[in-house]
Amino acid sequence: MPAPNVIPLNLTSLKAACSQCNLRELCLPYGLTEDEVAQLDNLVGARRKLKRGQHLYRAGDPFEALYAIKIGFFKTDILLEDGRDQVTGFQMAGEILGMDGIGTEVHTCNSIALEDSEICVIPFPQLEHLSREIRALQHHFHKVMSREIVRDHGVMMLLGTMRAEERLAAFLLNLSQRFTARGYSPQEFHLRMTREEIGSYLGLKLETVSRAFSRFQEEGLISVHQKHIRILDNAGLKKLLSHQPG
Amino acid sequence: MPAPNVIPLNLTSLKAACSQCNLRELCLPYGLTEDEVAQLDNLVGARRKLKRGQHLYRAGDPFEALYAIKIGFFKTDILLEDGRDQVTGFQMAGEILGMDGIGTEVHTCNSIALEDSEICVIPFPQLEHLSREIRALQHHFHKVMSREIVRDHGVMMLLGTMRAEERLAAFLLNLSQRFTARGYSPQEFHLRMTREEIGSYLGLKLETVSRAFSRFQEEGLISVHQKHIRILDNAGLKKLLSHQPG
DNA sequence: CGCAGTTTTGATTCATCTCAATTTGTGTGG
DNA sequence: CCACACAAATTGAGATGAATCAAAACTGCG
Repeated sequence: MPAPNVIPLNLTSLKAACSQCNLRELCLPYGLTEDEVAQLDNLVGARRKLKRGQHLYRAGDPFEALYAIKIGFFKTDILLEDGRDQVTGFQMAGEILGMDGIGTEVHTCNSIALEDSEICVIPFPQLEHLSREIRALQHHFHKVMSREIVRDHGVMMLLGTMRAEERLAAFLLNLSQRFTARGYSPQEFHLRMTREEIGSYLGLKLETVSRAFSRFQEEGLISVHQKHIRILDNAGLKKLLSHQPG
Repeated sequence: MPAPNVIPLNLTSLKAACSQCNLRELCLPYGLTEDEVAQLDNLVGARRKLKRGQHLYRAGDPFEALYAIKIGFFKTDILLEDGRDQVTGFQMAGEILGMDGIGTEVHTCNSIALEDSEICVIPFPQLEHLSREIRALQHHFHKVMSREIVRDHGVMMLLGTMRAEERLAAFLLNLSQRFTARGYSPQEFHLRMTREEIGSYLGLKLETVSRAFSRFQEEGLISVHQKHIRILDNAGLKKLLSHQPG
């Protein structure tokens, strides 16, 4: 029988957003002490479930919170008035969505679930408040934002200097590496997005993406069955990246 | 004769990095009270002058500080092992450099002065310290980072979906708008970078950039004499952007 | 004044896009 | 459980925008 000052386990875990979460080390609580994570628990209010295809937020929505992906897979995209659009990123469990909205207090892109997903709502004013108290949280949040900038630079590099097959190889290697960090197989995974979405992200048409997949398969680099990808020759894909254009 | 508690003006202005700076409203001190700006003054230690062509930092350098441009013009670029490189941005007075280094504690790109320049060094640990005390500083810094992310998304859009002339038009309009915000003419300005650097930023070859300039001139949209640009038809440039590809 | 770096312009090539047809896969309702 | 409709993916042929290669003109710096 527990002592009166011991809170029954299931009662805490109901509230505990972060302290019981297995993504802790990939997400915002990284590097915090137990006590500090407990403070984050109080901040991370609601969870929200999204069905595949549902918007988490839309361009133009007022910015109020960041979102940590607990389960699922998202894309962000920008839609121009003339109908052109571009996928700006794909996000998976442990990654933070919504930082685009801080600067203007309005979201500048759309965030859409590519599979049934669940996210944790992190109200931004409260995150800033807690960041002023917890140094490690502040610093880690800055790192998360900075890494997003560096990631974007990588995409600029890809779009600005790489040819179609190099882009796709870089994309696959990046996904593989992120799946690995989440405990999934580096060689085998399921694409959650269509060829068109991949193309939009990589600045290519869907036919070009499809042709590149076929070519990789012919060359024995990967095997493709629809959205199921198996990487057969990791080194071969990497080699594609380090070759001169032309 | 001044009262004893009045500090002579030239003594304060010697130390005052931000409070006497005319870029205050474009830069980090935006939105701070006088007292708060005075606290920033203590933080912003050294100024540093750079000659044209000099590096402010290089990829691989340990990250220690952010830099605010006081005078001058910079580019940032990434160099891949295989020799490919990409200009990731051009920065002018009032803008903040170095945020790429926060995430990994190492700079991930090179920052190079495109003209003789002067920057203010903002040691990062001290900026984080002061951000924990000054809410407005914390919030504004978050906005600055977020805007960098949104800017990068714009470049991704440009590289992913626009044709050569659209990219160049977008580039010129962006420069024009930023010069305007700094009190310079929106119609007339001097490019600080070469055609090759513009091309690298826009994902084009220098010949393509040159041809697009010539075409704009033929069509009466701008006049070009080497690096001197005069925008003759702002609306015409804007119209170029809102047209479907193909 | 001469030379190196930059820019312009032309001719040709090539990667990717476009258009089109077909195949494959997925979800729904009878 | 199967059939149907619709969405996604593959593949081919031809068009096209930008790259490449090449040469000439211009600029500015020592």
